Amino acid sequence: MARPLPASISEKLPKAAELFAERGFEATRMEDVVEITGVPKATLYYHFEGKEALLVALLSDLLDALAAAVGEALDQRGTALDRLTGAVRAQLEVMAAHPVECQVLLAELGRVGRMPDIAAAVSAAFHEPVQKLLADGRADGSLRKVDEETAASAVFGAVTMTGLHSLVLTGGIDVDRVARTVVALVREGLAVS
Amino acid sequence: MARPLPASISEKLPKAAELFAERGFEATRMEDVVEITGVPKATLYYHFEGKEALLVALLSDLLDALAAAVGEALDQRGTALDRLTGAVRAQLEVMAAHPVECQVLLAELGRVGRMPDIAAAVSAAFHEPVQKLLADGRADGSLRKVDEETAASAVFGAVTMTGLHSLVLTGGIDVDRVARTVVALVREGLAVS
Amino acid sequence: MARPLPASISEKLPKAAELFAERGFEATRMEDVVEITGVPKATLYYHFEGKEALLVALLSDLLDALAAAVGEALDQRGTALDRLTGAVRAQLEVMAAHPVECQVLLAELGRVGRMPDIAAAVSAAFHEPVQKLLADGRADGSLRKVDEETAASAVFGAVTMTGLHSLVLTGGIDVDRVARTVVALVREGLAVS
Amino acid sequence: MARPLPASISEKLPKAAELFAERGFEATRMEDVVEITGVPKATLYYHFEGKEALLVALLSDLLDALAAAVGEALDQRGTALDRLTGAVRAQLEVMAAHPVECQVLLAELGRVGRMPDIAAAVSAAFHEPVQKLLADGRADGSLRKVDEETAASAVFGAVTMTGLHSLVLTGGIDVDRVARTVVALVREGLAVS
DNA sequence: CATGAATGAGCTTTCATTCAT
DNA sequence: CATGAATGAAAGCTCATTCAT
Repeated sequence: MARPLPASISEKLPKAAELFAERGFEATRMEDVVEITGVPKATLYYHFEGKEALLVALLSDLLDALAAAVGEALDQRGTALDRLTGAVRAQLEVMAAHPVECQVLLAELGRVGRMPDIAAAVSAAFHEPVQKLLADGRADGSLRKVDEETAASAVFGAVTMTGLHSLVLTGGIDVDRVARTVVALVREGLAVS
Repeated sequence: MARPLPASISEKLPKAAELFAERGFEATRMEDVVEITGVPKATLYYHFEGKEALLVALLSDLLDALAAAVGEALDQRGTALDRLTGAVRAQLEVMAAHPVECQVLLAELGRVGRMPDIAAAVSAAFHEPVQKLLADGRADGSLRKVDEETAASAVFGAVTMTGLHSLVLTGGIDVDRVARTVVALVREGLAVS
Repeated sequence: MARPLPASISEKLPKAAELFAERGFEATRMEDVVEITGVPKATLYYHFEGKEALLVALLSDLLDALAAAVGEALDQRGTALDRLTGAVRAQLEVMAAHPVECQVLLAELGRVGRMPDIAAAVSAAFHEPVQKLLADGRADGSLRKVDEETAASAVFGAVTMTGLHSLVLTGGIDVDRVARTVVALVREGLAVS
Repeated sequence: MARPLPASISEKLPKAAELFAERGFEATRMEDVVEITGVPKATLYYHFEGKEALLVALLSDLLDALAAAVGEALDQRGTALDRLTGAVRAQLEVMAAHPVECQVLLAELGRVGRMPDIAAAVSAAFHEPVQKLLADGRADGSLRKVDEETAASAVFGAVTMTGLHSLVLTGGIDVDRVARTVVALVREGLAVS
């Protein structure tokens, strides 16, 4: 953990992520990771506490990126509504940039929920900022008054499920296309007028 | 396969679902299922092809209920918008009625995606009807023109994630409370005016 | 055991023998026997004490036939040498008539050796008569003086291995062809003059 | 596979062979092998692909020894008849030196027949050389003209069954005693003059 | 530091057998 | 008598993890 991870290893983690995405985390054996990365098993154990630490490293990278992207969107000027739009796009962009890691995160939702650090990081990277944004929006008059916690989850779900759907079906995310629909939904809903 | 599942066993499946929800499907040992249900291991294997068949049975029940509830919502009179609202509520009601199974479904998203029958059932129970509804709404003028596939995923994500969130934090779902927010989002969005 | 075996079942035993021959006795599951014979599992257990009793029934039939054929050969007139020749042919004829059961007997030699009744029956059907014949032959001057026990085993081995070889390679036994070689070996050996 | 087998393990294989000989290969549990050898189960599986690989290793050793001994007998000078005699003795000597492995080979004849590599090795170690010898003998005038394939099987059967018989009854092989009878049979047959 | 070799601790699954009808 | 349903009792195999070098 506190041990610095050599680039020769960290750069091969995405290979492992592919395995996790394809067959699932549990169904991926350490041996498979050894095979795909070329890093000897005992070396992996020298650098990671166990198999789950691999997942943590993987997801941490993703969540760092997400936190950064969402954070940047929030730092923009504009109404809360505009910044919310930005946050939604930001999440989609991160998903597009880290498709495999995202798939793993969502595919292993149950396990993620049982990993306090990761669960907290997800919350800190998206839910909390968005909740804050919803509060801000109420203040600046750009957003309706809603149950912020529930609404943040709804936005999170809308973004992630559309992203995942696109990922699974097309293998990637056309951010503009997906964002158009999700942003429209989040801003104006589906009802006419 | 074609063997009818005795009620004495099927009625104990929810107990197994609890285990899957608590510790994850992979982390639940057949032995644990034996312990909690009281059904001998060999008897379980007499009725189910393997451990995953337990999951299939569990989720099939859930998805049957979901398909029925959504189907009923769709059969109502009213605009597509109203029926969409009904479908959203229906899904939340099913989640409230089958909290454990729902948690399992979402916690094991990856595995579900690798189970063609279940994946198809999810699609048939929710995505497809909602997509059809979105098309109907465009026709009857009650819904905006959107990319139906993406929008259906967004709605699905919004509902399931809020439901899951509520389930995990409060242990249950207050359908009215959650529906209010989700329906509002889906209908009018979050932007003011 | 003492229960009379219905013809409807006994006539299907050879089907089971085929399975034993193809995949081995241990590798054949009761379920497989059920499948190939069409006799329900519990019915098999009603008529046989267990799986091994099936094998006993099978091999008993074979050994009865062998004892009868060898016995008949021994009852003929002629020198011990001629009768030995007849016994060799008799064994080959029984092998040709019961190819599958013979394969099973030889394939499961180890198990047969651990089944006292069957081992005794093999001895009684072939070894003992042949030993007696060898003694007779010494008396009537048609056979050399040899260690009868060893020689009887040698003859048994020569006959069974050639029969088995033929069975495995050609699927059957051309008794005349095989007998010619084996009888020649047993009578005059391989050395010239 | 390509992993070299440590002497600490290979030297304990004969212990396992004893088990296989006593109770049969199928009836011997991996756990039994662990108990008698003291090698942990997972270590066995680290070195052997499965239970059957143990048998292969065991029999391969035996067949290597047999091939070497028979090969040496064939390399001797002398008529084909003399060399055939030598080959018969060689096989008996190998059986005497590896009594347990031999018993296993013959007890598991069926399984051996279903193991292509081992079946081929048996053929290469004994049948093929002997067949060649029979052809040579016809050329050098020391052996009769016979169906070589059948005769080779007959010789193999005569030797192995006498050896096995001796092994089972006396627990060992008195090579001289047994060879005397078998060689006499193979050379001059049993008929008087 | 890095790693090949070794292993503890289980797990799913199988199957011969039994019993209630 | 015959049998569909149920089960006790393993067994083979796997895999994350450790350790000696």
